[in-house]
This record gives sequence, C-alpha cells and structure tokens, in this order.
Amino acid sequence: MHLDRARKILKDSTLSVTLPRLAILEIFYSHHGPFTAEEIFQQTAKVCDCDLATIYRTINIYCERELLKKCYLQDGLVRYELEDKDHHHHHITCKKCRKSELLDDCFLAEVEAKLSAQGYTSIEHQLEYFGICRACQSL
Amino acid sequence: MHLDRARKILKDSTLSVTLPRLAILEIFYSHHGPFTAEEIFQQTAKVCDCDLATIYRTINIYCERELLKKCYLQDGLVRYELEDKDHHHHHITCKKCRKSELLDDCFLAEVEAKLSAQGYTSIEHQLEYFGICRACQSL
DNA sequence: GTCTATGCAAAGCTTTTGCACCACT
DNA sequence: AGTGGTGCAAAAGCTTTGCATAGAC
Repeated sequence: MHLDRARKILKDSTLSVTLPRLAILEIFYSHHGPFTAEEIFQQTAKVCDCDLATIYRTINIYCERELLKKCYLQDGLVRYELEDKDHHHHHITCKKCRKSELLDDCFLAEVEAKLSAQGYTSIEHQLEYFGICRACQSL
Repeated sequence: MHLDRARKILKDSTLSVTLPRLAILEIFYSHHGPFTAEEIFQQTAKVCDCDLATIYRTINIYCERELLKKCYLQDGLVRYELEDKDHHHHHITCKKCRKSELLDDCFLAEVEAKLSAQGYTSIEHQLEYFGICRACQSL
C-alpha cells in the first residue's frame, strides 16, 4: 500500500490517521471503484480487521469531505467511488459478477444543449451500461 | 379511476382482480411514475386500505410480469415505473414537478459497439435526464 | 492526558416472508 | 368449494447509533 499518499490526504483534511482510514482510502486510490460497502469491507479485511460500522462511518466522513461520493447503478446497491469533480464519466457493470468499470468519455453535452434550448435548467443525466464481461461468459 | 382498463390488464395477465391490484395499476396508468413504494402506498390509501406488504408483493408481481420496472435515480430510493418494451427511448424528468417528456432519439449504438469489441455481450444501457422544466422555473 | 476513532451490540429502515383468514373465480 | 390474495407480525438485509475502550496526537 502507498500509505504516504493516503496519509497526506488525511492530514490535509484534518482527519486523524488510523489504519482503517488509510486502508479504505488506499483501496480507492489504487482501484478507483465503485465499490459497495461490503466490497470495501472484504478488501480492508486483507490489511486490518476493521468493523463494518467503521467502514460505514469512514465512508460517510469521506463523502462529507467530498473525497468519495455515493453512486447508484441500476441494481439498487449503493456504491462509493472517488469524487472527481472535473471528470464526468459513466460505468459499465457486468450483469453477472456486478463488477463495474469506468468509461471515461462522455459525449452527451450536445443533448443537454438541446434540452437547454427547450427551456430546461439544472440539467443532469445518468447513463449506465450493463453487459456480461469477458470473464463471466465462460461461466 | 378507470378501473376497466386496469381490470383488463389483470385479466390479460391471468392475475386475479382485487382492489389493491387495480388501485396500484391505475396509479401508474394515470401518472406513469416513477414512484417509490411509499408514494404508491400513500396513493392507494385514498382508495382502499391496503397493507405495505401487499404493495410490495403486488409491485413485485408486476415487475415479474413486466408491467412495471424498477428504476434507480441518484438518491438511493427504489422507484417503480411503467415498463415499455416496444420503444427504446429515454426521458427527461423535471426535478420539481416530476413530469417526464420523451426523448425519442437514441444515439448510443456506437458506444455499445466499442464495448462489444472489448468483449462484453448482452449490452444494454439506461439513460435518464433530469432538469427543471420551464413551468417550474417560476415556482 | 485529552480527544477522537473503534468494536461490539442494539436499534432503525426498508423489504420480504410465514401463517391464518378472507376474497375472488 | 378451492385457490390464491391479504393483513398482521416477525424476520431479514443494510445502515446507523450508543457506549465503553483503545488509540492518535
């Protein structure tokens, strides 16, 4: 784990540095997400044994500090991912294993412009892709 | 309530006709949705007093029969709306009055082609727009 | 040494389920 | 009359919270 990076982020956010907090941050900085609380719990378990309540408390602090944000795909599970305010993106989620990958280009600006011309304001969109990933096809 | 329409749908789906089932169907046929289970419960309460468990059971049956489908906006609440399998389309929904308009062009085929080349199969997407409609801006 | 984070257990919510009873066909 | 739907209450998930202790600074 690149604990220095995580440690710096915690200090910059005036949060005290603990193993669960480092571990959770490090998961997101090395894999980005999105992950469910359960997935985060499984991952941290490899490094430190930390209660699920701590996972939730920590995640919530990170969301308040805008280090993470909640993300809702179309399966009803709540996931968390790195907040990245300058980089709007979407995901593709495997319908079998439920793993999500990032799609980094978003090309929907023109549609929003059209809607804006129709009189809508505060326009947002939500786009999610679903499919069966390569690994799941042989299962 | 236009109970005849709802009654016909139930008969066509070989479901027995009961007051809660009629009431729930009628809500969607007159307002489309999406609505949360709680909102459906409030609405049906005006017509018949029906348990929340019945709301959930009925909604689930409708989803299985593909009369309704679940829908997840960005607030983490589960909502339900009318299924409409024949027309692939998207909506823009006003964040205030919740009215939806149809957007009939879908231009996302090229993205699906790219994902397919990456090894994904059975690709689907969901896209929803949200904004504040002209009428709601003066409220 | 003080203040905060954590673990554990309990409580809250939403949704589901078991069971006896009632209603639809 | 028989099958299936419903209400009620309990249970099952997921998430939050209270409290005493352990750990960070």
